[in-house]
Amino acid sequence: MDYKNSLNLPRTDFSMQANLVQREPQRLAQWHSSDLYGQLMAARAESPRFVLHDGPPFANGDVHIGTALNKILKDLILKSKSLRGFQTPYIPGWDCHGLPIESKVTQELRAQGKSEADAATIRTACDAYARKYIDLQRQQFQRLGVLGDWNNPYLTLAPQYEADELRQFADLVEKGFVYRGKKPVYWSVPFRTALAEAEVEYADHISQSVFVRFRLVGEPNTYVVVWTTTPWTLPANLAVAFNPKFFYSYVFAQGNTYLVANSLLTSLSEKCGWEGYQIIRTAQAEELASLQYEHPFCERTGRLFPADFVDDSTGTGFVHIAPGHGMDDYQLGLSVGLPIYCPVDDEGRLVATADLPREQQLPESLVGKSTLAKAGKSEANEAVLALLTEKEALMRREDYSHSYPHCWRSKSPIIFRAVDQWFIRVDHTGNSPGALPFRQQALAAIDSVNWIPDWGKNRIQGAVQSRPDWCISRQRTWGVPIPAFYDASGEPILDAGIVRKAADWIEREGSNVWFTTPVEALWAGCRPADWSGPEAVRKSQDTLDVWIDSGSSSRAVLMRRPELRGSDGGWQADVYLEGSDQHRGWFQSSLLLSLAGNGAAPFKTVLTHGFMVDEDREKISKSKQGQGGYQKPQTAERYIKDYGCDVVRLWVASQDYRSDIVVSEERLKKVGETYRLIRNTLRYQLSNLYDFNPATDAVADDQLSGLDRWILGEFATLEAAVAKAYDAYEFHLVYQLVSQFCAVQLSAMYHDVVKDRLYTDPAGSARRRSTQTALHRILTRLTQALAPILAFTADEAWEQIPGAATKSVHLSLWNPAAAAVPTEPAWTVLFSLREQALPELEKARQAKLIGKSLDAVLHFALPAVDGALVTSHEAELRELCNCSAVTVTQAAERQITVQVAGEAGRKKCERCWHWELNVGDNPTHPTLCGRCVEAVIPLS
RNA sequence: GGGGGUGUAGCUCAAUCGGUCAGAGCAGGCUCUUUAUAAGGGUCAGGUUGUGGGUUCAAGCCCCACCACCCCUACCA
Repeated sequence: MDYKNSLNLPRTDFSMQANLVQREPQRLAQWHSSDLYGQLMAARAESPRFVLHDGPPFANGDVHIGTALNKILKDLILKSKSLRGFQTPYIPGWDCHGLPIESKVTQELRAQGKSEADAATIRTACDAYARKYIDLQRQQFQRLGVLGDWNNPYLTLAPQYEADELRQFADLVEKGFVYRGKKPVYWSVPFRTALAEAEVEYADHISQSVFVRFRLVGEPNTYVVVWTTTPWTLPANLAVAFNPKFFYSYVFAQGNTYLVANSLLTSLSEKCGWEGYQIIRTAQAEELASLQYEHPFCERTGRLFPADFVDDSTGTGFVHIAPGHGMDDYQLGLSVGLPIYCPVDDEGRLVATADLPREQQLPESLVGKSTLAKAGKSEANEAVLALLTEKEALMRREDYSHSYPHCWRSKSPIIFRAVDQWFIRVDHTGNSPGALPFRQQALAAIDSVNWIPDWGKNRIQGAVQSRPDWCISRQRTWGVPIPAFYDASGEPILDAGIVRKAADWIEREGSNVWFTTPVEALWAGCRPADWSGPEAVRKSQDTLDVWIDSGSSSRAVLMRRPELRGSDGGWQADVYLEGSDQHRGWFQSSLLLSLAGNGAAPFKTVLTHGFMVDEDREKISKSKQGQGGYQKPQTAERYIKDYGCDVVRLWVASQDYRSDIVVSEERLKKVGETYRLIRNTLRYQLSNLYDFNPATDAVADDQLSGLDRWILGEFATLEAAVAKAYDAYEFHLVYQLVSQFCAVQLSAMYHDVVKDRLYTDPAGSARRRSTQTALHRILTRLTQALAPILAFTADEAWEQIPGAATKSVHLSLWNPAAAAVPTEPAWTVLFSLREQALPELEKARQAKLIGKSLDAVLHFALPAVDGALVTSHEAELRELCNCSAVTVTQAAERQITVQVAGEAGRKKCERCWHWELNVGDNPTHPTLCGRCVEAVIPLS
């Protein structure tokens, strides 16, 4: 007779093979058609809300694996909060404006021969371009299993968003935050336009460098010597900087006295041919700071200022300062109150400006000279050099080769040039008297926010503390227009009322209306009824910095969408979660704008994650693509195609995202192994519940067998730890805890031990039902604990769990155990005995005495303390050791001996493989043990 | 150049206030099983906690210097 059919062998439709790549899209389609997100929102309609506000990715290109990590982390938080009973609305967003799209589109238009396209044409094309990639990325994000309101994302190009952004801007204008100032920008002379950083390329360039002497005021024949590679900026010279940490000396050479840094004296004397120079005396920093000099060819004097950016690698230790022509110069100029003087016009020609009295400015011979370098020379340089020679100020000129910024389109060297810009005043004291300066308010707000990791607070405070005023205008086309005008005298008109009117208009017709409508009509539409200021004759062509776009999302999204309002009516988000680069980016722009416009920080907690690095722990770079580096592109799609989304999600969960995150084939493969471990664990449990109906078969808690009570206690301990890890957003701990539990407590212990009862006990027996009750409870809750991470697999398993309360695991509520359950003392002893017995069994196995442990009988000689606890648990001890029988006797100390079961007069039962004394007692079933006979009789 | 972060077995993570904590899982070697079988069990091996100093009765943990990598920022007059 074939007794195999009488066993309760496992069965399930939950396959061992995951086939994630094929199966996940089917489940996605199912979620989509049943509107799982909508169901979830409805099911939690009365629940407290947990709002995670999405930071908008840039709408360009495929979703990068790093972007996928960010979205998956967000989804882990949302799904875990939802399981715990929160309503978790999620409105994804996209950042749509900005240079990368504009330049891409401009290139495309040029390729089509439309190089002279007007602003509206470019913007329409940019809009289409952004929307194309939003659609693409939306697909790719959804493929990640991220649930959200994908049909109603927020887009920074949406008219309503732009309008809200401008209303926020209007508030800032009204409160006096916004002012007009000058700032040096990269300027392309051939294109007559400001360049963004990304449009600048560095290339080797030979400059005409010069050593120039400035005569000191009140000190005959005494000069300070400066060095510059841009002689054409000398007309803009307003100061000289020195480093207070250096030592300087007065040096007598060739009949004059020169002030020079000691460390550069040797090289300078060689260049200038100073034979037998003499050091007269050293000069102290205080003395230097008191000096004045005469400009070599302009009728003005300048002062010397200390500055720590001055280095002594080249030059003279004194730096020529032109605040209108360099960032360092500009900062120094601002801090000591120099005008931001830039005597260069849009065409790159030297001109006089209104910043200084005309008589102090450049001589007539320089006016109109072009700074544009052709074949290494420029008119302006030549004219300045001639003038320096004439004034006997030029000490030496030499070619100097260095890396210099060039315009990426014209390939010509750019110039640094101060132009008018709009700024937000960070130290604004505001209209409310007695209020702290805005920077202080921001620092206080930062202090009240929960930053994870905690060093995030430090970092953003440092950023806010040291940041200069915020330059918010850009000379770009693809952005939100700054609704400013200019009057007949060229003075700007920026007014909150005007901005609000423009916002209303833009909300109706989109921001292209600003570019397509003639200034007269615009002015007529935006001019407030009670306007008494100057009349506009020209409109602003500037756009807002894109950080104003995304930074306005608290106004345009959090305050705008009712579904994101907190249970208490508040609009602040519970969590923002982005890469740590956003401390200077979105976190800061959001904070500053929300604080200035809405009066509070937009977030309660800010989480940050690190960056993606490759197996060498180096950043994933495009240059490594192909050429012996990465074989495949680093897009999310490529990893999803190779491993399936749940493996990628598990990978995200597996690492401590607070520092760098390693992405490599090896790592993914390892995580794939863990995935299979977990999947097989779930599969084992499901396959042993095929005949279990929790409603009718479940065993009451006090009727559960000791082993089952033990594993439920272990599981409660796990559950408490997992819940704590989720609450702390420490998903890598969830990964470690769950995978180790599956491997150690379940696979190696409980599942292995319990096979015997599940397979061989009568199907409806109390002991088998007890174990099924435990398995069912563990399976249900383990599946829930995994659901945030293995979004697809957990849902697949959930469908197969008998009596599952909801259709999808994501709709279910998880009430994890609150605390760890201590193990009963007897079981502690039983496990320590098992731990000692297993190596003994292994010895017997190595000696070829036994194969499996069921082939053995174990004899335990135990001290009284152990014995007392074990005596009533001999059956459990036998199960734990998976042997055929145990004996327990008294002894002074523990001793465990292994006996081959056959030698103990036992025979192997054909059905359960135990070696028993009563095999063959029943003549009908001569190869079975007594227990199996009992199990078989009702079947026959 | 400046600011922030990270560095513990091949991999991913632990180690409460400095005090039997150098630990787990996986991977790897050996092996058993064929009643989870493209599964499962047992068992063995592995680290001078990035390097070099210092403080302390005691340091993976605190201090200093250095190295590597990551993020931000600035600059090359």
